[in-house]
Amino acid sequence: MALNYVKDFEIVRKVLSEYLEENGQRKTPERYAILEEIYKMDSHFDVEDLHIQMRANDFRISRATIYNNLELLLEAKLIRKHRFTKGMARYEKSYFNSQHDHVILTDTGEVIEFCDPRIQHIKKTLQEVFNITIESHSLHFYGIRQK
Amino acid sequence: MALNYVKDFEIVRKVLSEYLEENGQRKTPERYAILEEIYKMDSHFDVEDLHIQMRANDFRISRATIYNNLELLLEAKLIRKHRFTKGMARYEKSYFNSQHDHVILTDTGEVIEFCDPRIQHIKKTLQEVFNITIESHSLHFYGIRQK
DNA sequence: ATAACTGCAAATCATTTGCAGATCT
DNA sequence: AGATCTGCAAATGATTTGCAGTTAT
Repeated sequence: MALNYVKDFEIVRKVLSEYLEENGQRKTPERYAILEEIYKMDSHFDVEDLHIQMRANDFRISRATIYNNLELLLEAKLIRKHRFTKGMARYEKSYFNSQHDHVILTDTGEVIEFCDPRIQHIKKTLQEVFNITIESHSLHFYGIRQK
Repeated sequence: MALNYVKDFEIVRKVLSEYLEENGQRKTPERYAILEEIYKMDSHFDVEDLHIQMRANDFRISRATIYNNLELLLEAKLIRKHRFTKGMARYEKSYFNSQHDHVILTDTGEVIEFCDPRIQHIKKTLQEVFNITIESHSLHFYGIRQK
């Protein structure tokens, strides 16, 4: 997916444009710059990572603006937000990524992604049993690597 | 379980005593008071709830002490900690409660507990596939009640 | 006696907010 | 033009920490 991120980026840029139009929000250079940096990344990042990366690419931007726009990208479903541990929240691009869950290795901080269909079965059962509509979920396993 | 919480409390009091002895930590009245108030509760609570309840029962205690000792009770596995939403963390007694997971209804804030054996199957698979030992997990579904 | 604990107030740290000036439409 | 946005700096709010006085062992 990193191979043709230019084409990918054209797509998410369009998704963002449509979202902004539908909501009467302005198309600022900051928004596209943030989106582009995020879609260049290959893994999870926090606000500081993103800020540093943008400054390294000569894009001056404040943290407040990053926070504001991560919220916007979240609403546009272009990113996902996680709280693996205390401290900063972490984010990841979501557009070409299928839903997955995470194992956090607590000694190293490493995060493993996995996908297990049984989680969808649990979701389906819950919806029927409690007569609810489930919109999202968060599943984290915490463990350590075997010695 | 609320019916004979006095007997239950004798048990957890003993568990705490043993934990403190094993770790060379002091048996302060605050620790037992916090434990007792928690085991009177029938559902999730946050630091503020606990503080208010203790003061209502004429036990003067500072928030710092509550925070310190919730950490200790966590290590003693006498309580569990959750972060259902942003803001304050929430806790619950864990000694007589079997492991369960949660559905959070995002419109009302209501929290439903459930237990599904398939989560243990997922855990088992992950341990084998990644050669890891999983110590805990957190599973939250977010949804709304059907209209 | 003495190491651990409590409680206050101050510090921390991620995130949010107020607002003045800049910028999309 | 006019509402939205950005960016600074200050505010927030949950949690942590420093430290002086207290207490369990």
